[in-house]
Amino acid sequence: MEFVARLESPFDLEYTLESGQVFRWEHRGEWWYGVVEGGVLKLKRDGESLTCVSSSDKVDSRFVANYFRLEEDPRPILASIMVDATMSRAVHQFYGLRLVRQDPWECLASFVLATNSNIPRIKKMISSICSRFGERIGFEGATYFAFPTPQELAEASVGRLRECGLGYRAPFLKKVAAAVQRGRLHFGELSLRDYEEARDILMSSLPGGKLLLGVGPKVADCVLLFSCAKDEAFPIDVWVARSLLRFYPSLVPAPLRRKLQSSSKKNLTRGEYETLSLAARNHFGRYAGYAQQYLFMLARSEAIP
DNA sequence: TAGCAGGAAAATC
DNA sequence: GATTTTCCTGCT
Repeated sequence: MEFVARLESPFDLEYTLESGQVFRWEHRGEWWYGVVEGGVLKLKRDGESLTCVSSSDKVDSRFVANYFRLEEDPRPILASIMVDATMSRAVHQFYGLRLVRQDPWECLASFVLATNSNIPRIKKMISSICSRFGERIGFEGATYFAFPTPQELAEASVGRLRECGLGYRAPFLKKVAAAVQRGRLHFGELSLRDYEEARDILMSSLPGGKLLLGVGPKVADCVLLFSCAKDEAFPIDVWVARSLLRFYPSLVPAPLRRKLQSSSKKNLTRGEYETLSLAARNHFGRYAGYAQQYLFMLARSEAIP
């Protein structure tokens, strides 16, 4: 089916789809191709609207508006995070970058795979598990694959998962899939809770007190920001950490500053992560997540050492 | 709290 | 071609 989505506020497809929130979009010719909700969707910007062609009736204009959060006007949000010169620069440089609302299961699984990896590789791992375990979808004469369901990955053997190049991530992914499949984690509940509660649920305080292996604060923040619209979440990866060190040294406690500058070991401890994330949320306000996304883009574009 | 393993591909030298 | 880095978490 083909339809058009009206754009009434700033929206840049490339910045949004290439900002490390989502890993299944590909730019070919004048179209962006993606697989969402078990259907193929291709998109093209036409002036003040978005031309959409999808393989599934479920992927309609309402879905697209929800996925890209088109009902919200980001301008007041951007104005609220531009509290300093660096953020003003980042927002202007990547104007139109928006946060998406993707499927939480796909988001969780994707970021469990993201540990100790890089974006090209994350895309490769995800593409691999989709073609091996996901449902086949035909579209315009080509074959695509849906993101595997929790059940499909829970039933996969660790060995078969490893064949997708997942390495040590394979057992973690299987465990997370099993937890979701068994109903130990309800994504619907995350959206109802506030940020702190939702984070606790994701990070371990499940009813039985059993923790979801492979889900630490970084992964939890990514899921809450990129799929549950918890805009105060401030995930800190290596790029954002470097960005904070470079542009916001006063937000970084002196001992951590020294550690990040001197030694090559720049992975944050749990406590350091919480301290930094809280400082950033205090600095940028309730939409700190948007600031994080612009900082991520800024850091990568400038290849901060 | 600190230190380390984990595993493969990309980035860098 | 070898080494370092990579959107990190769990364990000791």
